[in-house]
Amino acid sequence: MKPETLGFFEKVYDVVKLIPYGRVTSYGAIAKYLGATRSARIVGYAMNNSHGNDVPAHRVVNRNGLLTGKHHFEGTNLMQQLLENEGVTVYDNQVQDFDTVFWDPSKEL
DNA sequence: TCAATGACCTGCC
DNA sequence: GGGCAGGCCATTG
Repeated sequence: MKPETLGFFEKVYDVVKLIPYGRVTSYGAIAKYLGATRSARIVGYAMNNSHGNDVPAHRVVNRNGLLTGKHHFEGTNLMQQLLENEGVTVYDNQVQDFDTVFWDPSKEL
């Protein structure tokens, strides 16, 4: 809500925006890519502020591939529908073939 | 200013 | 191999 996003948030937004189509990543992966492996919580917090930004938060899930942030979305299965719409198989708030659709910025970038 | 919370992760038992 | 507890950074009350 403030221009302070130029810090950790901006980087997180940038990485999330760079996520390819039909691909997902985890908070820890982004945090680690930014050099803050233990600051994964901040990444999630950034997503909370991603409201209004062009950040596809629905492509960001936890380490277990579980759509933990699904509660923060409007609908109940909106996040799941978005992922399935991109070709990502989601079942019970869980990303199937997570190892396959997983996108590690530290490796891909 | 201090204390508590949070879309998590890593390490130890 | 599975489960539990601690910690980290930032935001909000």
